Amino acid sequence: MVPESNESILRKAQLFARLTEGEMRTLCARVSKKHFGRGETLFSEGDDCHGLFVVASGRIRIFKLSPSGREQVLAVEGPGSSFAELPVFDGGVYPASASALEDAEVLFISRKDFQNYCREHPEVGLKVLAVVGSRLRRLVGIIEDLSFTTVRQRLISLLLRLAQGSGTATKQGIRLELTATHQDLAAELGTVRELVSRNLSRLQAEGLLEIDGRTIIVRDLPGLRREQASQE
Amino acid sequence: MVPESNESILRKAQLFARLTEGEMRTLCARVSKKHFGRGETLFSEGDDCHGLFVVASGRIRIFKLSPSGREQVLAVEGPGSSFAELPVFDGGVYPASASALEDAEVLFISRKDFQNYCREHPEVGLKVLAVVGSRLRRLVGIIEDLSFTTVRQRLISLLLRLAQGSGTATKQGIRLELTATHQDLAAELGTVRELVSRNLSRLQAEGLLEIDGRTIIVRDLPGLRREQASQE
DNA sequence: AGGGGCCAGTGACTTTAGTCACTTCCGAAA
DNA sequence: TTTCGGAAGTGACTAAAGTCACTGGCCCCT
Repeated sequence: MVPESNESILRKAQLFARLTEGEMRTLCARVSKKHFGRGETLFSEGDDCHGLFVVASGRIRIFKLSPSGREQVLAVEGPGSSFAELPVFDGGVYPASASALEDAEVLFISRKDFQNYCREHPEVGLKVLAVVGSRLRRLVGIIEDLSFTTVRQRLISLLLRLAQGSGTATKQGIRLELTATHQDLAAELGTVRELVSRNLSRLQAEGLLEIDGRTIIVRDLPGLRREQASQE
Repeated sequence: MVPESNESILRKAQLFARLTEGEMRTLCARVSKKHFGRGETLFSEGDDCHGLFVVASGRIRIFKLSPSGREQVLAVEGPGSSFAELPVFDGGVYPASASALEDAEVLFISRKDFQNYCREHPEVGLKVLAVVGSRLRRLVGIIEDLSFTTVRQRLISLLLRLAQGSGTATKQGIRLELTATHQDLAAELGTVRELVSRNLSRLQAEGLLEIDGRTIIVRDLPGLRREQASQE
């Protein structure tokens, strides 16, 4: 793996893509790189907010943890995405926890540095608004799903998204390789492991999928689409 | 009802509280006041975003509507609150619908005017961030509730909030007057009318509440608090 | 006084979700 | 190769959520 410079990482981030050379240099000076192993926690809900993160490599999961140990994923951020922008501004604690889905490197900018930076560069502030805007839309989407749809429908949506993203077309259908455990999927869907397992089995029994370990072949894409559409 | 000047309304809004006289004047020049009757729709999910609203009087409900007609309330904004800030920046459509819970007056600022205004007055941009921040926290709270708690627990939380807000202490307990219908409460809780009705009855049967039409007396506050706390 | 509309209450179900307890599978480490 | 632990599959339940259909109350209107 070629080590990437902090600068080129920041360039890829929406937030900082448009800075001039000079601006970038002063920003880089204030950034530190941190490494987190798979499963490691970056911060927990309720922690004081120390600053903002930008993902360099790997994926970070933002989630809520219930007292009984259930998890609800709010977002999964990959390279170029920033997160925890908000507590930087409103001064509160982190509203959720973050952990590394896989080995990950992240850049960290302290709260104070970032605030100063925003004052000096108002366009960055507007960028933050745009980023936060899309985050807000995503949260509204999660609420919509939780409130209006069943686990089955959410699972189908997730599979369709995966098929779209990392699926490869074969003559039997779209083939996709799960990297996550059922536990992880359950956390994304806001349910428990068993229901993921059972619903997958059922989809297979109905001929919509074919499952072989962590490999899933989508046999009946239109069928799945149809069900997803009929969210009444 | 004494008609209030646009200026004094804007002064009460978090977003604009700190403007100078002159700034306020140029802003006021760009604001128009609109009236909406009870139940009237301000905008619907998917509409193009034309601008930002600030509530002058009355309450506005922001909600999602499911294909089958179920509603999920995302926020209720009262005097001084702004809403629909976000689409102004990211250029997208409204992610949810808004309607007046009661007769209401709102100030409207067109998207273009507000963007220009933000460019000229960067502090307003930062204020927007703070407002959006608290909105984000609220949404995360809704997700948490939907994902981890039962209708019963959510109802109890809602009652406790109401008791805190508009309740009056009597010797029998805290008395509160519902202004909303069960339908409305259901929309806030993300469920259906019948479950609100049944859960209220059950709470009464258990001696925690006493219900007489739209008047509710909280008989056992500690009891309710205990249940709310035990969200496992 | 007699409708008509909206709201609330409720019985009887069906469907989904979630829980518990176990078994089985599989891969990495000893 | 054995063994050990995490992951997955499943049967059998319980509990919660949601649906349907109907009743009765209340208020407003004419």
